Amino acid sequence: MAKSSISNSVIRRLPRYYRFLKDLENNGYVRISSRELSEKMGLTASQIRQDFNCFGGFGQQGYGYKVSDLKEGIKKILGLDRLNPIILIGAGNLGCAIAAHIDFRSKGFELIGIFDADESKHGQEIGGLTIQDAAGIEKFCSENKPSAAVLCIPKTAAEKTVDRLINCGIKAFWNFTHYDLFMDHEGIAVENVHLGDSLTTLSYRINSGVNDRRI
Amino acid sequence: MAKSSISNSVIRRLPRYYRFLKDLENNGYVRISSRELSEKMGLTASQIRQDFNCFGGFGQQGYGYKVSDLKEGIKKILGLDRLNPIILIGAGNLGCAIAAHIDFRSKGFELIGIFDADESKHGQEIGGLTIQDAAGIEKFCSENKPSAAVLCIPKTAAEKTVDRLINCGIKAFWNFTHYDLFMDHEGIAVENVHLGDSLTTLSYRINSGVNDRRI
DNA sequence: TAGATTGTTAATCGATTAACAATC
DNA sequence: TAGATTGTTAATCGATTAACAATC
Repeated sequence: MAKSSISNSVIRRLPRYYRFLKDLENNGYVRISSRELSEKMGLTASQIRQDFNCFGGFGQQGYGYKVSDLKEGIKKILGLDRLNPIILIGAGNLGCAIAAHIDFRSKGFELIGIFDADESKHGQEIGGLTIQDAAGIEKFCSENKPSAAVLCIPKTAAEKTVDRLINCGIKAFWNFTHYDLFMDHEGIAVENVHLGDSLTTLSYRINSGVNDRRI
Repeated sequence: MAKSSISNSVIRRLPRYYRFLKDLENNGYVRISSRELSEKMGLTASQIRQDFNCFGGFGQQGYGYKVSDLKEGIKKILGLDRLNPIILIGAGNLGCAIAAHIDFRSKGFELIGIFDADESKHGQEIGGLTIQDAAGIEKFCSENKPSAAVLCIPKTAAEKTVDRLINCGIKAFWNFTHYDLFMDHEGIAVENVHLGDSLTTLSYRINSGVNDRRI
């Protein structure tokens, strides 16, 4: 029976299930049991069955899960059968690397514009897109209706830029700034990526000797 | 009373506490109560007091917490009063951006070497360091004893490289590859950063309309 | 002293694990 | 059919929240 509201813990595991299932399919797996998958992923079989059952029965009793059905099911749940137009704000080191390195399409997005306030960058090309003047964001959005934005700007510019982008109809933020974006705005999704915090926990674990097998 | 083993949930919140406390100090705060901090951070006061008490009493009853004492306390807990030498493997888009963009020192690390297998990159400079031939990793490690490594290499190279680095004495990995590194090796710390998974959850939340105020 | 706020215990909530009946 | 494995309920575990006595 499908659950009405999916917990955050489950949502965070879904992309990883999807990755593993793609891999299994590429390696010729047709079926897999929760036990076998649990061994490969370092989870319990029980958890895997609970997780999949949030979305209704994917499996067959006595048989297991059909890899490609399950993969396609999760793909749909994750919304990866659509492409959300996304823009990137801030074409510094990190912004450019994200633009060039991330495969947006396989994650449900299409990168359609890159913006920077720095004039000297305008016209430069990254991954097939030309860096545009940030002054033109409003015009671009009204014409192209992106639904999401990647923020690779300095902390100081974050708050203002977010307000501006919300006014332009942006509904989701992938936030790499050092500014903690918490969304009181109803219906706005935020994913804060704090690379610095991630590295800091590693410092803690080196020094405390505790290591975390969690993935 | 200080707790013997700190839960992962707490560890993940520590860097964020530290950031907020640095900010508060810069803004002239001398003291802060758990209630006031809870409002700024979007947590409950109860949780904050529980978290800080894992490490023994930082506060004063009736008064609150001294911002600079608390900040320094957490800094020490996180091991940020030391610098762990770290090397970066893979000087592609992402690797170069990480090298240039991350402030390693404030996170308890010092970047001391960058390596790439691609000959055409050798000798290039990034953030004051010269890209070296990956063939020289062993020699470099035996001379400079780095304790950690950033992995910005393709998935296919990940497993072998990790084995190699463990043989070189590396004790901690900041892993940006698409390879899920789980560490059976005792005493090795791993922090997997799956940027793709992070973006994928955003796709889910756009499509499901659920947005997550968690940070 | 009275007021404020911590440290800490107890209660609640949620997530994970275990168990097993249903069924392929 | 017998064996395997799911879907699902129940038990356990851990994390968060609430409450309040201690105390500055």
